[in-house]
Amino acid sequence: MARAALAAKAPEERRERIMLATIAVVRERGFAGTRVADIALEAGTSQGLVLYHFGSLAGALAAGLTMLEDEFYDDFAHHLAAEDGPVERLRFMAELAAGRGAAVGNWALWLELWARALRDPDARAVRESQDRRWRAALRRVIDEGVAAGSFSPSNSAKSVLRLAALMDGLAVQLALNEPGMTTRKFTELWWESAVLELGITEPAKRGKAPR
Amino acid sequence: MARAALAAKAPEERRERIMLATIAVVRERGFAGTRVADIALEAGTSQGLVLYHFGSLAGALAAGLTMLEDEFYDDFAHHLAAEDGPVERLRFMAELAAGRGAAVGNWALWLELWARALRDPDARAVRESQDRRWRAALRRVIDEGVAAGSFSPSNSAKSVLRLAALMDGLAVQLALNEPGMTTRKFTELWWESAVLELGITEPAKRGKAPR
DNA sequence: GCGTATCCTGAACGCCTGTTCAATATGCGC
DNA sequence: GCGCATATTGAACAGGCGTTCAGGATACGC
Repeated sequence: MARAALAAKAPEERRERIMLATIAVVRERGFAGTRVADIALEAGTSQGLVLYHFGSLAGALAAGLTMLEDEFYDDFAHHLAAEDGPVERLRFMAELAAGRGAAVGNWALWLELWARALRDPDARAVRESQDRRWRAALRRVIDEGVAAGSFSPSNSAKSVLRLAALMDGLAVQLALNEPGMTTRKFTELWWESAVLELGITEPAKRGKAPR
Repeated sequence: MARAALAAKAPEERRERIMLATIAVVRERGFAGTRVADIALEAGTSQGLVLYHFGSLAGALAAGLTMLEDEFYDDFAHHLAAEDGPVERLRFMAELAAGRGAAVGNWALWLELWARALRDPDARAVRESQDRRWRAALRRVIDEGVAAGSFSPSNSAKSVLRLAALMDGLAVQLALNEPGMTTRKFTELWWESAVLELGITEPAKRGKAPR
């Protein structure tokens, strides 16, 4: 059968398609509303295959999340490296967090991830890894800025914690469509805090349009 | 039967017991893990009664959440009013948010509420009300402090947004037991930010032990 | 004292959904 | 070409769980 021929041609590709489908469904319906059948339908395969590859619904969810997290981070790291200096890098992080580029529509997902992480070890691991990576990046940018003389935080470790936490907090508003909270407002509020925390002198060149 | 006699004696009391049981179960198992049977067991009643009073599981959850939110706010407002001045009030809010007093163990619940609010209108309403009340209180304390000459924020509206968001963000760390994040650390980080935002001069008298 | 509205129970119903499984196809080493 | 490991399907299974319901107790107005 032609159908089956196509199917067995690239098992790895099918596997990935299922992971992509998984996060697509979670985005749309949330963890609580995600069924194996939905994933299979979205991926264009059978329910059986989802279980064959990932063992269980929980397994598929974990795999999808891990993949998403890695993808997000790689993309982020790539673009971050392309920025010119610490001020621009910091600005880039602010805008990315606010929902441009690779982060569009992710905050709702992260909110769900936090809640799930309260009880599911897999979700906890994913969110922990993501958090660690993000904070480490922030830390590096800040250190770089200090070395370059652009930033002068009174306590950079604390500034990292606060600035990262502020993003999360603002993100809650953003994800829940709080009236008055927009991408622009997010960036503005956060940036002002960064200026205050880090004593930024040199303004960020508002360069390249975000992708 | 003596049992039934006791039962029908105070329907309102039973109703409340069910709401309390509901939030107790949600605390323990999360929204996803909360069953009608669990609530009934916890409340010491039958499954039927839960549905009789609240129509559905979702109804019971909504009622429980609303009740919790009101209770929390009333308690908070009561204690807030008992504090001496704006600086002490602000300090009180920091400590309450960090998990003392009426807020103990609530952050995990709020995390779940946020996630649920993405899709459930009832949850959204509860969390919106709570957020609004909390921010309004913060706003009042800050205004009071400005009037008294204790605070001098450059933009109090923005400070309210940022300080409230920072609490949420720090709370994520706290709720997820991020290593290094403690009640004490929460208060410390937040308070330093408040000092920076509001230009607090007079130190908070570290008064009365928190209840 | 009687009837009715309210309160409460426990069992039964029926759907939803994750998982299992037997059957089939495919590709690949020999 | 043969046989075996891998992939894939779709149907069937079985357990969990929200909701319904018929029945009974209680309080309360008349």
